Formats: sequence, structure tokens, C-alpha cells
Amino acid sequence: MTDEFIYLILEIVLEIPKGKVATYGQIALLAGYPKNARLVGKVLSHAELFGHYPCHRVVNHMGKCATAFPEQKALLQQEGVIFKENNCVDMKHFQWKSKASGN
DNA sequence: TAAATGACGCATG
DNA sequence: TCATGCGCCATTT
Repeated sequence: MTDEFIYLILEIVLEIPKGKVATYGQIALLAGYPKNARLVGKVLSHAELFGHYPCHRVVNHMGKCATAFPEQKALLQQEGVIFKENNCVDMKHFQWKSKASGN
């Protein structure tokens, strides 16, 4: 992957407002790589190595916490996001709608 | 170079 | 939303 891709992902992640969550696919889409959702996860995995990024606001398409990052659940709760009993976020109300999504 | 892996997504049922 | 199966692509072994 290119460093450009990494910074691109981080930029988008920083755009996610508090109390909202975005999916890897959505970020990958905004980054221009709709198929590279997995790469987004790889970047977020060591995003803190590049700096402090709200990687906890990034969840999978179910609104579920990352496979190896359950702490994000508690973090989102502090942001105001409501988790259901199934540990899934109410996507219909908490999924971030970026302006670029309609482009 | 090929095979396996991974913070994933989508179509169906 | 969950379970299963397939696709996607870069990194690692």
C-alpha cells in the first residue's frame, strides 16, 4: 500500500464527528478504494503509531466493534453512541453520513 | 512466485 | 441482525 493511502484514510477518519460511526467500506469508498476495506482496517490497526486518531469510530458493516479491538465499544459509548444487547451499534441512527457519500 | 492471512463487504436464506 | 459462501486486495511467510 502507499503512504498516500494511509494518510487518506486517516484524514477521513478525522472527519468522523463525535457520536457517529463509519464503516471500513465507506471509508475505503471515500478514499477511492471501495474494494480495499480490509486495507483500511490494516491502516487503523497501527494508526495510533502515526498519531492519535479516532479509530474507535470505525466499525464493520454490522456496526460491530473491530474483531481485535473490543475497547472501541466503551469508547463509542463515551461518545454518546448507543450499543444494543448484541454489541451492535444502531447503524440507522449512528452511521456517519459523509457529504462525499452523495457525490 | 505461490499460498496463507486479515480491525472487511455483499448476496442469500 | 445472524449464518454461510464468495470476492477483494495488500502484506507476510
